[in-house]
Amino acid sequence: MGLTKTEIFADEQNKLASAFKVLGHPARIAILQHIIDKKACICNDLVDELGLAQATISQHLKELKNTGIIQGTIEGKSVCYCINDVIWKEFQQELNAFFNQDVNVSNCCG
Amino acid sequence: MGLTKTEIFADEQNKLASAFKVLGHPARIAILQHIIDKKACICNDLVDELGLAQATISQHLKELKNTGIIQGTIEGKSVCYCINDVIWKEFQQELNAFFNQDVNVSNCCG
DNA sequence: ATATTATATTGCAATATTACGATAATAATT
DNA sequence: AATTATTATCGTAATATTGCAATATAATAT
Repeated sequence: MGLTKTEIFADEQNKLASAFKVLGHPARIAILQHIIDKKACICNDLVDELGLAQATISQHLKELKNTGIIQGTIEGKSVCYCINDVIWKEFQQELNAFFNQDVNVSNCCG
Repeated sequence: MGLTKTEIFADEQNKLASAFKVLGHPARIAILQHIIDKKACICNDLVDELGLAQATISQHLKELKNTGIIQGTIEGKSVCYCINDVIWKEFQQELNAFFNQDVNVSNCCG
């Protein structure tokens, strides 16, 4: 099938999974890290930096943009992509809430 | 293609992306949350709890097991799955390291 | 031994993702 | 206006993922 049955899960679970999913590709990790390192960035930088075709990078940027974690503003003939720190912090909180759960393991599998 | 070009990225980036990727499905989030809530768990629980076929859940459990974030021990005729808290903490640290970066946005896109 | 229960594996169909070349769109430069 | 530079979109091929029925495996119970 290839089609996730989102309707059987809670909104919260779908949302969290989506957030994780967009980060689940090394190109998108590399793009985010590059943006963070440079403080600002344009797509053409990335084409030189990463070893992927321009179309491919544009597509990954689009996915990141769709989640809101980055935003792009047109600057002349290029586009300045940067982290949307409001959404970044939302992601941070959601993922922290998930990982900072008390994972009590002691009374299991022993 | 559908094939990620992992060879062009740093190991660290691939590893981080893999960690995020396995969490990027609502069924796997739901499975983890169920295990955490119950402190212990068997697969059959999940078949009743989630609305997915036994084969599908077994497959998701396998993916989680492959990353090491859960472990399964045979208990008679069922299997007791639980969080591997060592790996859980590794995940937690990796993801925290990524999200706790200083995302300085002020001098960009303004 | 056979039946039952719990889980894993296999095989398959449907959809999604990744990647890229070609092309379009837009803005700056000449 | 034509050219160049930058990014987006379209179309397409290849591979991956999701989900399930059917079947296999393993342990327990009868």
